[in-house]
Amino acid sequence: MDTKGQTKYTFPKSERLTGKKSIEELFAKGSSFFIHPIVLKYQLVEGASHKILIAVSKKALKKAVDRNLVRRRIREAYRLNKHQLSAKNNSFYNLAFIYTDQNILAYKEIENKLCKLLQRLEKN
RNA sequence: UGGGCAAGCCGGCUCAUCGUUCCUCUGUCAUUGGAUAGAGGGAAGGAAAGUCCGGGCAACACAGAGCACCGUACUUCCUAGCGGGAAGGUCCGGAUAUCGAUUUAUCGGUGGAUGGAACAGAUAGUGCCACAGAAAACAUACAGCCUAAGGAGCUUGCUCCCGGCAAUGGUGAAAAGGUGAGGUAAGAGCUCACCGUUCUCAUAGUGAUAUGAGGAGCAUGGUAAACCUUACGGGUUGAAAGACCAAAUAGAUCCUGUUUAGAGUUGCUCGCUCGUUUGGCAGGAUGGGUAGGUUGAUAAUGAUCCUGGCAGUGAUGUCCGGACCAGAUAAAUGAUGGGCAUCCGCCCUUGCUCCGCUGAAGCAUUGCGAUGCGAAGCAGCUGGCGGAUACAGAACCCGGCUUACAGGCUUGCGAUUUUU
Repeated sequence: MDTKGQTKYTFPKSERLTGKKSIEELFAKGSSFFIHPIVLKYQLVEGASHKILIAVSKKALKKAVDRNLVRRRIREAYRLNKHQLSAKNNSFYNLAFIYTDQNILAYKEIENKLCKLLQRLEKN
C-alpha cells in the first residue's frame, strides 16, 4: 500500500515489462485467470516495482487504430488503479493483460473489470 | 437559386484533471554512461494503408561475351529514376449540333464532345478458332446458277454425259475487298469508276503520322493478356540489412603457481595412439561470441518544405528570399469529462420575414384584362430535443501508383428552375 498521503498516478518506462526473456518466462511459467474481457497472467519476481504489458490480439481487432485505442484505455485504467496492488516481501508482480473481446468496450467498463482483476490478485 | 460531372484544396476547434516520449537549460545524486526534480519547447497522415513500381543506403557476388529467365513496348519530352507524369498521334466510340428524305418519328448523310485502348510485329515460323455451318484458311462448294464450246440420244429443242461458276440463299463473332456499271451461257477484279488495302515517291513535321501524286487487281480472315520474333532494360538480398560494445555460464588457446605419471579411444578388458615438454586443481590473460545495449535512426541541410519572379502549351526547370518540421522500439504522440463548430432528423409557433411562395371571405382601384391589402397554410431563420463528425496510426528514408474516406471550400463545364 502506498502509505504516503499523495498517491502517484505516473506510469514510467520502468513499470513496463520489456525483454524477450522475461516475457517468455511469464507466458511459460506464469499463472492466469480470466474476467471478461481480459485474461491476466501473473508471476512473482524480485524487482523494484510491478511491471505490466498489454496485448491486443490482431485477430480480435484488425485495425491498428482500434488496437491502439484499447491498449491506451487499459493502460489508463491500470495507471489510475495500480495503487490497489501491494508488494510482497520485496517481490513484485509481472503482469500481462490480454484483451480478448472483438468489440471496443467503453473506458468505464474496462476500468471496472480491471479493478476486479486487481482485487482478486491482491487476495492471493 | 437548388442538384450533377471534372479538377484542386481542407479534413474539427477549445477548456479542465491526470499521464507518455524526445530535445534544451538549471538543481541534486553519481562522476563513464546515467538516475531524479523543476522550467521551456517539439510530438502522426492525405492517404501514415496496400507493399504494386522506381531510387538512396548496406552486405554479399562480379574479367568480357552469349544463351536462358523476368520485365517493358505509338511518338516526343519531363524526371535521379520508374511499369510514373506532360503534350501530341492513331484506332475505337459516338453526346450535342446540323442537312436531307419522308412512313412526323424514323431512316440516311455531315460532323465529331466527354470518354476508352498492354497501341511493336499476324507476307519469319508453329499452334488455335467452341456452337452453327457445305466450308474456319492450300476452298475437293451444301442448296443452287449455266448448258456457250465438246460428245451421245432422239420427239430438233429437250434430256443425259463431259464440264463451267462462286453472283444468290442459309449459318456464324468472323465467309476470302465494298458499291455501281460493263461483260458473260452463267459468272468472276474478268474490265472500268469511286472507296478501301498495299507499295513507291514527293511535301509538311524532331517524330508517331498527315496530305498529295503514281503504281499493283488485291494471291494476304482473326488471335501475340497462345508459343514466338524484334528492340530496350534487369546481379542477389533487405534495416530482423549492416557496424560497434559486451555480463553470466560452458568450451578453446596461452601464462603463472601447485600437485601428479599417466592421458585419449571403449559399456568393460585387451589392443592401438600420444606422452614425462603430460594430466588435475587454483589464479590470470586473449580472441570468438550469447542475453542485453549502442549505432544504423532521422535536432534534419536535402531529388526537403514555403512565398514569389522568370522560361515553357504542359509535366517541369531555374533564380531570389525564408524555414528546419515526429523519432517510438513488447513500440510514445493519450484517457476521461465539459463547451463550441459543422451536418442531419424531429418538435414548437414564443419571436422574425414590411425583401420567399400559395392565397379564402371581404375591401379598395380600374382602361373590366387585372392590380393592391388580406385571415390562414407552407418554407426559411431563431428556439428546444436527439443523433452523427469519416477513412485510418509513423516503424530506415525519399519519388510515384493504387485503394479507402463523414463533411466542407474554390474553380470550370454543360443541363434545369425562377426572376429581371
